[in-house]
Amino acid sequence: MPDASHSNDLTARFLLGRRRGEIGEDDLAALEAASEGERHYPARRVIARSGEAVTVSTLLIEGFMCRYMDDRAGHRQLVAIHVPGDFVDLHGFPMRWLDHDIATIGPVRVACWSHASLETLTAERPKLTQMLWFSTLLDAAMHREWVFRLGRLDAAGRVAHMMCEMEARLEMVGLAKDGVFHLPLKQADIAEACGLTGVHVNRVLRALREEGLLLFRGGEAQILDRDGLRRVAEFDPAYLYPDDLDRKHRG
Amino acid sequence: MPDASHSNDLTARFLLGRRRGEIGEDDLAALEAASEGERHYPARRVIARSGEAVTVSTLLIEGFMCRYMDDRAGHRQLVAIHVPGDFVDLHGFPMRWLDHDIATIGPVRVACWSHASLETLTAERPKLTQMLWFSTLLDAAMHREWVFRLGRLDAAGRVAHMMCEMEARLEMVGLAKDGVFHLPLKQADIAEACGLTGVHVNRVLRALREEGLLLFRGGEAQILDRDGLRRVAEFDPAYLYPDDLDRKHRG
DNA sequence: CGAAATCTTGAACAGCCTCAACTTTCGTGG
DNA sequence: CCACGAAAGTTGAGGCTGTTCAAGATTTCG
Repeated sequence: MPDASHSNDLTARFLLGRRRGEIGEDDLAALEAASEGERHYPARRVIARSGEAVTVSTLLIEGFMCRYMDDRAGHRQLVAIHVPGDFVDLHGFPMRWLDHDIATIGPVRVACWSHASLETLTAERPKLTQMLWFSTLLDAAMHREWVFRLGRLDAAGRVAHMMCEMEARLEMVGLAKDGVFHLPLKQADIAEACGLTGVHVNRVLRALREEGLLLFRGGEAQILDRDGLRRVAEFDPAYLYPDDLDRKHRG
Repeated sequence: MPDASHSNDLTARFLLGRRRGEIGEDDLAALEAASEGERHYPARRVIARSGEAVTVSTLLIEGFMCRYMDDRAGHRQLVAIHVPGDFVDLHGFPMRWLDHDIATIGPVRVACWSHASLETLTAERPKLTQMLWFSTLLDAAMHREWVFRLGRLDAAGRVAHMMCEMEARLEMVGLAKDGVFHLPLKQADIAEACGLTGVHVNRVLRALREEGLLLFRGGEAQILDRDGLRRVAEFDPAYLYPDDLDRKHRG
């Protein structure tokens, strides 16, 4: 019998801050038990490529990952950034293959589940299935917000919005405190997420710094004025479905 | 007892061209039987608002709908356009409330399911559940492609990409033939989808027309040079998971 | 037929990009 | 531990794409 104190290490951050409490203890234990265990990957490693069949899904335990697509010129567009607790490619289970690449950003620790075992789990546990489904739909909600970010915000707004999102998500899983968090991105990565050039991201970061809103340097972020930054970003965390907002929507 | 010849009118286009054949006859029949029947809405009608609890989900049978978010200035960003066969707000079932508004574009015919009946259906039918899940993930894949469109393409590419997507999706459900299809959008709507102004969309449409790629006028689209348009759009329909591409990914 | 909505075109402007050079930081091996 | 090269960040100048503002043409519809 596994040590109870470590019995849900793998999924400790899964949906943390987002209805995690609704997952039954038995469902969580079954999920843990079905895992194929941990793996480690180094920084900047491609984990899966667009078009390839996938047979396992990956939960990020520690570190950061991203999903991206390349344009014809080879320029990258990030379509998702993943933080610990994210089930990075759970959508590969119903989808069977992916329409984008997946890579690590820094070094990561992940847990894996074969789609065969997910099939068994979901066939037997409707409530767990719904939480897994919900988890993939959270990603979709973030995608929508990225569409908004790129379609309606200017450069400063986009960068600010991205930082607001990262802070909100990291805070939910206990990895941001008082607006301070680790985020191992280069300015060029921010550019690839925000549809900008690295040069312009540099100027925008300087402007945000000079306005006393945000410090970002060497993969360390510090939000100096959260309200101010959120105003620039037109940011409202509701789309992350945090528990503290969830209550008022239940009625 | 309903007329058997119309027994799956409601879902006739659901996942058509995308693994629909994998849904069991009994699952489909059960889904049909659980429906609360058809409703009609007029053009430009808001169906659901961001933040409101939702208790039913809506399958679009005929017509066009969209999902959108407003920025602070009240400018709209479309985050999805729905065509017949799309389960417009199925994600509201696991999510319980929505992070965006939903509206009709032209007049529509829809079918509705209460979340209570979806709960029953999914608890009993894992395979159907997986297809419903897959359907919501198709929307997510389109969201990702929209992120790419906005982040990496210029104005002509964005409009071209949007038109390529609409043609591909409508063709799968039998509503586009030889590059000709009905799409009741104003130029201002295209602008709201592509992160552009109406004025510039007008110029882009003229350019695409003059290059012999696309005609769009009064809600009627005609693709004159599909390869050429797809080149401008950097469009590859793989992300729509069409059956004809699906085979090669199964191995 | 008239009014409103939509489309079209022009001119000037602004935001972001491109190109290029230079500085700082990081990583590695001597 | 320092020296070196590579990677990342910074800054400036000029140009292009798409915006804004405005006016006029066309279409739609009651």
